[in-house]
Amino acid sequence: MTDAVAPRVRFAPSPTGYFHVGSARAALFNWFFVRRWGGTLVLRIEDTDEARNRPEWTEGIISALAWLGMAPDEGPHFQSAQDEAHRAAIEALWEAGALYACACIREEIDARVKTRAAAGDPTPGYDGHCRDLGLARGEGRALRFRTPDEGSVRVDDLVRGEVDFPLRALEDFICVRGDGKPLFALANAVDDRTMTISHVIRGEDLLPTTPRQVLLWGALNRAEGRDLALPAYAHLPLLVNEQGKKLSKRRDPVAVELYREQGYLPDAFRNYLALLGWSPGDEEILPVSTLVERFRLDDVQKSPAFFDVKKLSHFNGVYIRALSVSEFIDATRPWVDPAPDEWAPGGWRDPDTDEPVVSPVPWAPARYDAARFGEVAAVTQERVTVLSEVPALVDFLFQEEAPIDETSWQKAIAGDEAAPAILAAALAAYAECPWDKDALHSVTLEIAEAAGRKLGKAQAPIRVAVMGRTAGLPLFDSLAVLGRDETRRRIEAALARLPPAA
RNA sequence: GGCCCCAUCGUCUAGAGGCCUAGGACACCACCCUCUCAAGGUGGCGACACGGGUUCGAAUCCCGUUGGGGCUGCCA
Repeated sequence: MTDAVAPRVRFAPSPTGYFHVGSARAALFNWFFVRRWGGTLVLRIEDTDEARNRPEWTEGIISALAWLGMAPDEGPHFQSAQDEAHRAAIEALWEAGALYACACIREEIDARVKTRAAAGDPTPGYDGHCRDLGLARGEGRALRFRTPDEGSVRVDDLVRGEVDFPLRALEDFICVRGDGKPLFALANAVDDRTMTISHVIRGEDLLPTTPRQVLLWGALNRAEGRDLALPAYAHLPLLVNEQGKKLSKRRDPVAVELYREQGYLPDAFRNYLALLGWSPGDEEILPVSTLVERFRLDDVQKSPAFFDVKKLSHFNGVYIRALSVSEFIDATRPWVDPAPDEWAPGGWRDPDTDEPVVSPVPWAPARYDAARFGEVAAVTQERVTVLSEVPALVDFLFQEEAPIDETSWQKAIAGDEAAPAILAAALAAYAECPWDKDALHSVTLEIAEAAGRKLGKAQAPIRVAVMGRTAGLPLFDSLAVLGRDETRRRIEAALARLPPAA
């Protein structure tokens, strides 16, 4: 911690793809840190790589942060808008002799590395070929940083402690591209300077680049005749997949948007993310205020963490059940009754199959009845782990016919010789009995006893005939809401579908 | 290959020398509850990578080995 000065931290993603859960975790720890100690979270969009940036990715970052309740205090600032500062820094560095122009191309460098290796010199990377050639700057010539050959750079990391990087293994890295555009190492350092960033909290994958930034920072101080304090660094453990490899956009489900579509609650998602590489202590599911209160960078884990969707889902179920029924109804609306002018699932497609990840609402919008949904909301709420599971549980209420699942039909009706008799008995009994949950329960219990089986077994054919599946909402609550006429009509339809008794 | 990081149940972690016959959570298994499915309850399975030190005493400190990972781009 910088003494008595409120920290300024930045979250600095590059808009080159969907918002990654690893980025979300980095953002969260930055957010925790400033909420805990007071300070400012700056959002900086690192968009210097024009070829890979797209405006919609920036939109995605901003909306995902807002969804997770961790909107920045400042920004977004765009790195591309810092052009002037970058140019000034390049000039200063050039004047100070910290940079030199390099005319080498990749193939030449690789060839020299190969030759060197064959001669028994394992030093990798650029060999300093142009370092003392005194080449002029010019189109196509990159600018390299003159790294010292001796000694080492020490990074004092808030989570990892002191890490030493020997300079002899650090090549003269490129700061400025042949077209004059600054590269990550430079732009990042310059922006941290102009934005007076006090703490850099980011993924461990950036740890190896830190010595370059430390070197650059010192060179900039000398070139500009200033003495800006280096930010404190904190490198967070990586998020990995089942194989222990860094989460990749290509093969792992890493897009935060994907989780939102499936109906993970932002609070649950955020709570789960907090536990990846950090622990609040005895309990895991805690209000965000408690998480903030307990958060300490020193307690952050050093080893990588596996992103476990099963545990996330468990958390989500707990959060869903903790909602009041009306909160649950509100939260579920985009999945059952999407409004055209509001966020709704369905925009996300599987990159491999191009299929929507969340199926469209299975009923005609006009058939949806909010009041009816309200009546089954409480029993639905207890049964889902993600909100996108809701439609399949309540579809029988809003479909014209019972949405019969074939496997269920085979198992509970076609494959059960007592099914026709039970259905017939139910059809008769349901014509007369009072239409409420308790009456339906006792009437059906009588049918079961007459058939000589337990209620659990006897209700199955009725459930499938009316609701379509062997598993689902409690039968009698469901029938009560569906209504006598529709229930009986569906039982009749099921009976009619059965082949005539032999 | 070079540089760097990491190492407690399958997974996320608690543990900052004695409180540890290592605690919790997820997952898994069994039982209970029960109109299905869930939820819930109870119980169970299950780990300090290995080898050396240091110490009266080590999961905790040091060294080594092994294993895993990251970086090594005119991407970030």
